[in-house]
Amino acid sequence: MKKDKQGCDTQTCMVCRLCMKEWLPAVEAGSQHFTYRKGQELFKEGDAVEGIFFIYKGSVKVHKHWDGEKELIIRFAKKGDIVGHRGIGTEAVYPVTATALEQVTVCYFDITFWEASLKVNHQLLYELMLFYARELQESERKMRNLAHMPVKGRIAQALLSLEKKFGRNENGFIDFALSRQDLASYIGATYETTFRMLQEMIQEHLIVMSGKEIAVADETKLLRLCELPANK
Amino acid sequence: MKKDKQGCDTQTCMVCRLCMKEWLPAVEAGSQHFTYRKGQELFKEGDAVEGIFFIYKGSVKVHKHWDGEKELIIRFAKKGDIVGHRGIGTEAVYPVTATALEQVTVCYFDITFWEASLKVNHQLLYELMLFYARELQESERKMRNLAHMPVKGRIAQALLSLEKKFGRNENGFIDFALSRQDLASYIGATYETTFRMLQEMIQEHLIVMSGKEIAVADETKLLRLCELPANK
DNA sequence: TCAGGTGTATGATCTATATCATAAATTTAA
DNA sequence: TTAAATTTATGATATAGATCATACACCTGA
Repeated sequence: MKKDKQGCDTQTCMVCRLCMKEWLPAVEAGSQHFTYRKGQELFKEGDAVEGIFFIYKGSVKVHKHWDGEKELIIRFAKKGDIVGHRGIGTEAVYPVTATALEQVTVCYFDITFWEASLKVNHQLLYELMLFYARELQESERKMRNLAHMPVKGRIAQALLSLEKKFGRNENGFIDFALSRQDLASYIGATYETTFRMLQEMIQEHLIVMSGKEIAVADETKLLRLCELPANK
Repeated sequence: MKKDKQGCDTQTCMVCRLCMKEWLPAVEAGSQHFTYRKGQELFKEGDAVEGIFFIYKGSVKVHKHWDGEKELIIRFAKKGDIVGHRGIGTEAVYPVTATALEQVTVCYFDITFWEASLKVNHQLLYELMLFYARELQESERKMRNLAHMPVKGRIAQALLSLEKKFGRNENGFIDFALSRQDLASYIGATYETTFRMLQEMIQEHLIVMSGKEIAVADETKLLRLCELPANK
């Protein structure tokens, strides 16, 4: 992690967008900027919560672990997204790890400053509450999928939501490069199973792959997979 | 559902506990009381969100469905708990169903009144935000468990957290009667598998069962199951 | 007091997915 | 520019847990 002295554009992250204009100088004073190399951790499951991060550039994965090696990716965060908010509340430690997937720049707020902001800025607090509510819905939907939807359906679901979040690049591929292993961890399956399912989905013309890149080829059929078990 | 004219004690639920005293008359005016028989739904996945519920008496299950029959119980709520807050935020429909597990009395707030309260009452909003944050942590922990923890571990986890939430009755059993089917839906497994695992756990003296009632017999070993795969 | 639903109990399969093993290809670091 | 490490690729095998089938116990209301 490298400390970065240059300030932010006070436009990208939620704090800047939502707080009253009068609060902006305080935000600038209370924030720090850091950069991380690919693979570096912004914080780790179990670390004491010291602050909250806003992604300013690049993308990170937020993940949990069990029994050493087994990983589950909770979420991918990109420019403008909050990371580290899961640490707020009951416990004083992060329940997740955040790892840079590429070169990442963040805007960081000390937890004390952050909580003070929430006390002062009602609008910010309200937006944050809504954000948590949406995250909760999303999390519970994923939980149900994990429990009942077969792997192929979960992949379909994941690809559709990744496309929605990251958009497409000029060639129509999802504008987000993730490894097969990360996709597997994201849907809660092993690399091998995920790989085989992707192959099947190519055969069935549901998706197109070119190297690391993936494109949705038949949205309707993918959506159907999200609603019904694979067979019929 | 039956409308109930008697007021609440303005003590049980979060709104009453947290709002300023000056706001209490408004709360009383804005709330309604309903009762439900066992099995009745307070609201259903897909229903338009019209209000928020606080359990005043009895317990409910909050559950999601997939492909018709397959159920996943997200959470059990008891006296004092909020239900229906998942509807707030992005979409105008409840993402879950809430069903009474026994005779239930609720304190109900119209969504308009609720949102007005949040705008006015900063402390309430702050507590609600913290509540969402805790729920999110819990949900993501359960999600990881669903992805990586074997059924037996998930049962261990579930029993420990149910014991924590509902306490023990005079005989040492978890003070909450739930059917095996509901336990199965709660941990995201089938009834049969859950049943067999419970039998094994009795053999291993991890738990004790008497009819519907379940008691934790060896907390240490149960905790171990939550940390490591079943074998070693 | 009977009947039909709901929950409990248990055995016999089946199968989706994990695990193990191995190798080529690609990326990263040195 | 080579070596090490990671990622991709694919087959063989194992297994946890689902599915199917059947029966009995026990509420609950008619």
